[in-house]
Amino acid sequence: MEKTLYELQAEVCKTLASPKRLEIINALKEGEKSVSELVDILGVPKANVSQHLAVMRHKGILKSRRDGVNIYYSIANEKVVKACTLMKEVLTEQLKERNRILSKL
Amino acid sequence: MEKTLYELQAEVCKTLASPKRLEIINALKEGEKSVSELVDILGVPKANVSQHLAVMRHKGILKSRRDGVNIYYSIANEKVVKACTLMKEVLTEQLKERNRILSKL
DNA sequence: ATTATATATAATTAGCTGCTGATTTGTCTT
DNA sequence: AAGACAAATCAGCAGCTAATTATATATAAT
Repeated sequence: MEKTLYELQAEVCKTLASPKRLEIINALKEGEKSVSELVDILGVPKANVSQHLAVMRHKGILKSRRDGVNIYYSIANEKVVKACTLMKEVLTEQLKERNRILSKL
Repeated sequence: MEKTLYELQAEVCKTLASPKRLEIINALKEGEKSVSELVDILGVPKANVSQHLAVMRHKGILKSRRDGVNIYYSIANEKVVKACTLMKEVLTEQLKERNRILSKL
C-alpha cells in the first residue's frame, strides 16, 4: 500500500483540520505547555486532549518531553504555525469580503 | 449555531485535506483549467472531480467562469497555494529526517 | 427542435474520525 | 509498597465525508 505524495500531504493537512488541534497549536505558539495546562485552556476532558496530542505527535507536528510527572508538548516544525497562520488569513479575508458585500445592501 | 474562529479555520483546512483536492490545486497553480482538463489530469470520474471543485468553490478556495460549454476554474486566493506549499515542505522535511535516521543503521 | 458535449446534482453506500467513560501506565512521595 | 497525581490507552457509539452510479441541466451545433 504505497502512498502518493498527495496522500501524505493530505494527511498533514487532515491532522491540522480540527478546531481543537488548531487551538492547541495556537496555545503552543509561544512555548511548550504541559497536558494539564492545555486541558485548562481548552476546557475539554483530558482523554480528548491527550488523543489530539498523540495524533499530532505521531504525525511529527508536535514533540514532547517528560519532566517528572508532567509531559510538555511543543511544536516540532515552525512551518506548521506559518501554514496555520496563512489559512487563518484566507479565512479573515473571506469574512472581510462578505462584510464588504453585505454593507452595500 | 454560532461557529468559533477555530471551527471556521478548521473548515478551510478540511477543504484542503484531500489528496485529489491538493492535486487540483497543484494543477491550477499556474493558471485556470477546464473541468475536463482536470478530469484528464486526475484520471478519476467527472462526477468526482466536479464534486471536489464544487466544495472548494463554495468554501471560497476556487472561483469559476464559463466560456461557452466549458467552465474554467482557478484559485481564488494565492495564500491557499502558499499554505499548501508550506505543508508540503513540512512533509518533505519529515521524510528527509526519516531517511537520515534510517541511513545511520 | 434534436443531438452531442460539458458540467452539476442527487442518492446511496462504506469507511473514517472524534468524543466519552473507563481502565491502565508511569512517576513521585511517604 | 501504597497512595496520589499526570498522562495515555481502549472500546464503543455517533456523525461526517468521499466515491459511485444515475439523473439532470446548460450550451452549442446541425
